[in-house]
Amino acid sequence: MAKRSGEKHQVILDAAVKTFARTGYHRTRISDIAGEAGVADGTVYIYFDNKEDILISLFQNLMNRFVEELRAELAQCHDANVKLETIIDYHLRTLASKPDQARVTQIELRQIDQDINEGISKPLLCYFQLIEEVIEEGKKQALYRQELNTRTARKVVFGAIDEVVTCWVMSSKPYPLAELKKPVFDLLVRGLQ
Amino acid sequence: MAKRSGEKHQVILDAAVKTFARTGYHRTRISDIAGEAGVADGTVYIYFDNKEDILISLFQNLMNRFVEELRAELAQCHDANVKLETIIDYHLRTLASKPDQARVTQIELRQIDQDINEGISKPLLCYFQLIEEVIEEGKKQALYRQELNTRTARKVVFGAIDEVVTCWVMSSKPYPLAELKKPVFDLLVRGLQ
Amino acid sequence: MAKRSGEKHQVILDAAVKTFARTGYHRTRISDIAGEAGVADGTVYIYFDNKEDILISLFQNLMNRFVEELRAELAQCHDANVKLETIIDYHLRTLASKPDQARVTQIELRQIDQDINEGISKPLLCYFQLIEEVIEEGKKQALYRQELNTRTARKVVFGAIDEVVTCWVMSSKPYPLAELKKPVFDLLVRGLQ
Amino acid sequence: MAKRSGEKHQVILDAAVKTFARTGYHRTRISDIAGEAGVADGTVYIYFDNKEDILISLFQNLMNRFVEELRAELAQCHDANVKLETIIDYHLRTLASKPDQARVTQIELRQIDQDINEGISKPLLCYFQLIEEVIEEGKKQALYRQELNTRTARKVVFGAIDEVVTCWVMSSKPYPLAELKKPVFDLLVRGLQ
DNA sequence: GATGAATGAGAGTTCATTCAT
DNA sequence: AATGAATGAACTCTCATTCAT
Repeated sequence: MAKRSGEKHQVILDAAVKTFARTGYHRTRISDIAGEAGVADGTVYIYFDNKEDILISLFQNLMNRFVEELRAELAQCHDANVKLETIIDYHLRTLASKPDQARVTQIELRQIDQDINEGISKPLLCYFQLIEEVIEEGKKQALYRQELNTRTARKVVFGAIDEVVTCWVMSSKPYPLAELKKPVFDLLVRGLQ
Repeated sequence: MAKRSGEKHQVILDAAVKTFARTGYHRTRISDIAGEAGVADGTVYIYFDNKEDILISLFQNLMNRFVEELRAELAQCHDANVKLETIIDYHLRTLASKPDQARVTQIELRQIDQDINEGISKPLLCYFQLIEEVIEEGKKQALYRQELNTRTARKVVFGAIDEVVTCWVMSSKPYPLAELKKPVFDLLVRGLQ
Repeated sequence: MAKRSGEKHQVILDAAVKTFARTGYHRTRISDIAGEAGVADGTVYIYFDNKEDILISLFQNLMNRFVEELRAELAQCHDANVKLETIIDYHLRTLASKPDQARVTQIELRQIDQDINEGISKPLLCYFQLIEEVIEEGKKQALYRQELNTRTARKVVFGAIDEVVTCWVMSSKPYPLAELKKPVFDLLVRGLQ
Repeated sequence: MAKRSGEKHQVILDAAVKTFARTGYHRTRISDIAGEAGVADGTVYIYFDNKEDILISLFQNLMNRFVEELRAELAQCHDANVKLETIIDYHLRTLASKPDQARVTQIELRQIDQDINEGISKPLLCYFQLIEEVIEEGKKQALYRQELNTRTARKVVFGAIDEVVTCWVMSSKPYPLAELKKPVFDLLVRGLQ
C-alpha cells in the first residue's frame, strides 16, 4: 500500500514529471526517477505501487488542481461565452506555463491503456463535465443553438483545445501558446451559436 | 534492410493490426504477431526492422491509402463546404468500418515518441495539408472568414474529428460513429464562416 | 549482540511461530512478524540477529523444554519399554497439542542449511541422545537384542515418529495423532526385541 | 509453456542437481544453473517455468525412474520379506550411488511448500503405495500381523529409511550407507511380524 | 529501548532480436 | 526465403537490515 502524503511523495512526483518529460514514460526507469529525486530505488515503492501508479498519481494531482482552479475562475463569470473563453484561456495558459507537465499530459499519459484505467478517465470526466455544463448554460442563455448536441459539442471543444496544445508540445520551434486563445475561441463560439 | 513487399508482408501487417488492437502495442510480443500471421518469429524480421517499424508501416499504409482515397473523393466536389463535409464523412466512415485500425490509430500509435518519428508525422502532415488546402479554398471562395488563421483552423478541425473518433473507440457501448458527421460538420462550418 | 530475554523477546517468538506456521518461513517477512507481535520492524533486531536466528531460537526454545520435560517424565519409569512408550507418547502428544509448533518443527525448520547450523543440530542431538540412552538401557535390561546397533536403531525410532508427525501435519483432513502411539510403539518395540 | 524434452532439457536438469547439491536451493541463482549448463539464462526459461519447476521436474524424473526400476526388481521376488529387503536395499543403494541427487531429495526438496505442491506429493505417493502393497502382501502371506495398520506401518518403514538416508547425507564423515540395509531390515521386519 | 522510514543489493523473468540450419 | 531455438541485456520489485530520532 502506497502512502499518499509526505514530503518525499511530492519530491518523487516532481522528479517523475521532469524525467517523464525528458526521457518519455516507457524509457524512464524507476532508478532514473529515484536518482532525480535523490532517494533510493526502494523508496519509490514506499510511496507508489509501480511506475504506472506514479504517472496516474501525477495526472490526478494535476487534473484535480486544474479542475478546482478552473471552477473557481468560472464562478466569477456568468455569461456562457465568457466562461468558454475562460476555459480556453485557462487551459492554454496553465499548460503553457508548465511545459514538463504539458508534455506528460499530452504525450506520456497516452502511453497507458486508457480504457481500462479509471485513474485517468475519472479526473478527465470531471473536466468534460465542466465543459458540458458551460455549453448547457449557453443554451439556456439562448447564446447557443438549442438543437446543439451537448456531448458532441463538448468533444469538438475539448478536441480542438487538446490538439492545439499537442501541436505546441510537439513543435520543434517554441511559440506563444496563449496567443491561440482568441482564434480558437472565435472559431468555437461561432460554431456553437 | 527489410523487405517492403511480398505476400507475407501484408499477412504480417494484418496480423499486427489485429493483435495490437486486441492486446495493445506494448503488451504485444513479436511472437504473438508471428503466431497470428502463421509465420515464424524470425520471418517477421525479414520484412520489418523491428517492432516499432511494424506499427509505423501499418500507419503509413493506412494513411497513404486514406489520403489518396480522400483526395479522389475531394476531386469530385468544388464547394469548400462540401469538401469539408466530405473530409468529416470520409474520416468517420473509414474508421467506423475498421474498428481494429481505428483502435491502432487512436490509441496504440500514440505509444511511440511521435516527435522523433517522422514515419508517423509525415503521413499525418499530408492529411493536415489536405485540410488546410480546403480551408484556404473556402477563404478564396469567400465562404470562410478572411482573417481566419488557416493553421489554427486546421488544428481545430482535426482535433474535433480526432476526439470524436477517440471517444468512440474508447466507449464501452458501441454506437454509430457516422451519425456524428452532421453535428460536427455544422459546428465546424459555422466556426469557419 | 541480540538481547536474549525480556517480555518482548517472547512476544516476538510467539508471533513468529504463528506467522511461520501460517505463511511459511521463506514467505514470511520480518514486518509480518513485527506486525503480529505489535512491535516495530526494528525492534525485532534488538532481540534477534536476523530472520534465521528467530527460527533457530524458536526451535531451541521448543527443544530445550521438550527434552527437559521428557527427561522428567522418563525419570519416573524404569522399564525401557515403558520409557520408549513414554517417548512416543510424549512426542506425539506434545506436537498434537501445538499444531503451529508442529508445523514449524516438521516443515519450516527444514528450510535452513541444517548441516552448517549447529543451532539446530545441537538441541536435536540432545533428543537423539535421549533415545539412544533408552535403547542402551533396554539392551542392558535384556529387553532388546544385544547385537542391535544403537545408533541405527535410534534413527529408525526417530524416523518413524518423525514421519508419522509429518504426515499428520501435511494431512488435509485432521485426525487424532495421539492414537497412533500404540501401533507405532508395537512396531518399534518388536523391532528392537 | 515449458518443453519437457530435448537435449538441453536434460543438460539443465543435470546442472541443477549439481548446483542445488553444492549451493542449496535458495542460494542457487538461475544464472548459476545456466552457467553450469553452459547455456544462457533465458534458455532455462524455454525449458522450465521457473526455479521451483526445475526442482520439481528433477524430483519427478528421479522418482518416476526410482519407482519404475524398483517395481521391476520387486517383480522378481515373491516373498514379502524379500520384497521389503529389496525396497530397503534399492532405496539405500540408489541414493548412495548418487550423492548429489540424495542431497537434493533429502534436503533441498523440503524447501518447497510440499502440502500445496502435488508435483512433489504425487510421485511420492506412488512410492508409498508400493510400500503399502508389500506390507499388504506380507499380511496375506501370514508373514506380518493381521492387526497391523498398513498405513501406519508404511509411515514407520518409510520414515526409518528416510531418516537413515538423511543422517548419511548430513554426516560430515562419509560412511557406506548400503551397510545399514541389514540392521534396518532386521528391525523393521521384526516390527511387522 | 523503541521506532519505522529509508536503504540498495539482488534475483527472477521477459522478450526483442539474431543466426545457424 | 523461412525457421525457431537460443541469446542476454534490461528492468522491475522485494525485503532484510540499518540508524537517526
